[in-house]
Amino acid sequence: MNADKVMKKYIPMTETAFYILLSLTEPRHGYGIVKHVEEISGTRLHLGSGTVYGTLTKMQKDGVITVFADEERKTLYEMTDLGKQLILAEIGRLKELHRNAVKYEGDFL
Amino acid sequence: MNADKVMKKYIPMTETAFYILLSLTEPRHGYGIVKHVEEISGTRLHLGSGTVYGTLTKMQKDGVITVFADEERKTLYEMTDLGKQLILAEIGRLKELHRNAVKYEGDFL
DNA sequence: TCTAATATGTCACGACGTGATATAGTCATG
DNA sequence: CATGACTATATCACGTCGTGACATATTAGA
Repeated sequence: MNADKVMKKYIPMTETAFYILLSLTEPRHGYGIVKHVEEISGTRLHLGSGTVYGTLTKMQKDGVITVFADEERKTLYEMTDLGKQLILAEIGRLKELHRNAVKYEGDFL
Repeated sequence: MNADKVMKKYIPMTETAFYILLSLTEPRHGYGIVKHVEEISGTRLHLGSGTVYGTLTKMQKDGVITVFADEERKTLYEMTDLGKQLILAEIGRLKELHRNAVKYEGDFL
């Protein structure tokens, strides 16, 4: 899948997909991602198995991530260059949301 | 609908729902929201009519917004106290995402 | 008069996250 | 050695959501 199509398909992405990608700063496997997301979200988020493995399979097909190593009972994934491009674009969108959130926050207090 | 259920149902919310709520710092009607969202998103976002009117109807049913005035060809909405509570909670979630985005951003450059 | 903008509404479609269910290996405790 | 907790992956049906197309009507300007 080409870069433009990937961007259109994945942006905006859900917080689930975002945290999965954000976990791949280093190679990780599905279950490791679940634990890592729990950690960086302050236990607020727990990803269901369907969510994690479904998303990983989809992202691999689209060239966002790739298999880093296939150990006997673990499949380690890492990000592709396209994946890095994608998450940087998503971070840009989040910054816009954050900017507007802070700007209008006072109106709701 | 009680506060707990509303929070569970609406958080996390999509950027579309977020910008619709954020537009109701003052009473607005559907079409006015579309224009306002285009403005604060730097024309990045354009909401389809199905999205806006569908979301407004749903939010009204759940007590997140209420009809402020029903002019002949415009229906103006405003936020309820529950709606304000909701968007403040969502802003809190966005701040967490933003914090993590900035924290890990460097790893993808 | 014709076109663009304003304004609302409905519907089918595809995509997504979720939780249940299933399977299986590992490891410590009693 | 058995039992339960944790690690690890996979699939499936379900409900929800945003979207864009289509429809309709009013108003303002060229």
